[in-house]
Amino acid sequence: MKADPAPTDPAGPACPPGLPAVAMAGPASHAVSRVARLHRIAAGKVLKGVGLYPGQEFVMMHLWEAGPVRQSELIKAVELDPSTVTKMLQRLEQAGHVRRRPDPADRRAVLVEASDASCGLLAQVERAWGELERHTLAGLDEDERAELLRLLAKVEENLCTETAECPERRAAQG
Amino acid sequence: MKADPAPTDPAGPACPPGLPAVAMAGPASHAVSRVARLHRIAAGKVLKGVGLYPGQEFVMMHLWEAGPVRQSELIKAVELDPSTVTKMLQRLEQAGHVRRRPDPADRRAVLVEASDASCGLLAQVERAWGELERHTLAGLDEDERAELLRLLAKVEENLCTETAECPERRAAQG
DNA sequence: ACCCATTTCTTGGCCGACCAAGGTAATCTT
DNA sequence: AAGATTACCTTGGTCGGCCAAGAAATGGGT
Repeated sequence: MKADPAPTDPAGPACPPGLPAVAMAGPASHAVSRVARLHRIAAGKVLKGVGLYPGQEFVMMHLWEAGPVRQSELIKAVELDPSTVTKMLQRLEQAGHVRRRPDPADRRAVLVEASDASCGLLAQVERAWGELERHTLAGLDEDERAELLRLLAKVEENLCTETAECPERRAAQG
Repeated sequence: MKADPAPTDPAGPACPPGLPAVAMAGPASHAVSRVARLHRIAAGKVLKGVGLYPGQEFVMMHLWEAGPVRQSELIKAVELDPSTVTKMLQRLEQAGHVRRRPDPADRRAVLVEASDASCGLLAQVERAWGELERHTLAGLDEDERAELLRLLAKVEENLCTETAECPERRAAQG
């Protein structure tokens, strides 16, 4: 085994090293994965000063924007798995960023809202998020930015539909 | 606090619903996050039939390609945290996809190689990865694909350098 | 009224991924 | 040769994220 069916074959590879096999099998997928990881790390850094972990900003943003909402509504909004949101909210609550109370109108539902203390973070998060955006798009002119957004939207559409069929699809228009 | 109690507030919002605040604060970052998540889910689906979890394909690809390698070499190649690779390898080993043995030449190092049985997966993984790529890029013509790749590369470069300074930077050229 | 389906949330389990800290072995320094 | 530094890997902890399965309440159908 141990390859030799392999790229770095004795005779000398057709393609120069530096291009891993995975990059050849799917350059765009490879790029997406790499960018995603780096972007998440960068998000973690700018959010660190705010006391949030990457991913939580989406939840908090929605809560700041929408006020007290039913948890199911929040789940639809952020388009994450319910269990993910549950655990995230448990941590956010413990950190004092969020308050939860049972919905009087529907005893199985839970109302969620941003804590008073957390509201001071809104501006910080927006600043951090803006910095992340600037850092991400540095060196891209307006056309390139627009094009990137357009292409990413297309890719998102692809990944949502077709064979994979996105779990929460029609949540968009509300 | 609590913004204005209600989600659909009485006065009517300044901006139409459907554009979450987070999308306004950083549209590209938002798009990257969403695409990343969907892409990972899609990867998980195509890899499920192969018995791999998303992320593991990078490791396996490198092992198939390079044969037995020192773990540190593998870590540099996939550009992940050492602890991440360690735990991943433990699971891959337990699943029978990978073999590990101490390096006789350096008693603190570990040699890793793809198991004989795993080599049958190479073709499947490449097919799955190809399918993922096709799915991701569906509806994009050649120019758009090239442009997307170019822009993602620029973004990756951005996120690697500057304020964030990518942990494993010079690993590129070898 | 009753039973069944649906909605809503939680729990447990598992993975990828990070950081921080530790232990061992090789290497560099003095 | 002894000591300090570095390289290599592991462990433990924490998070986001998924799935599968479950408890609880609501709502519909007959």
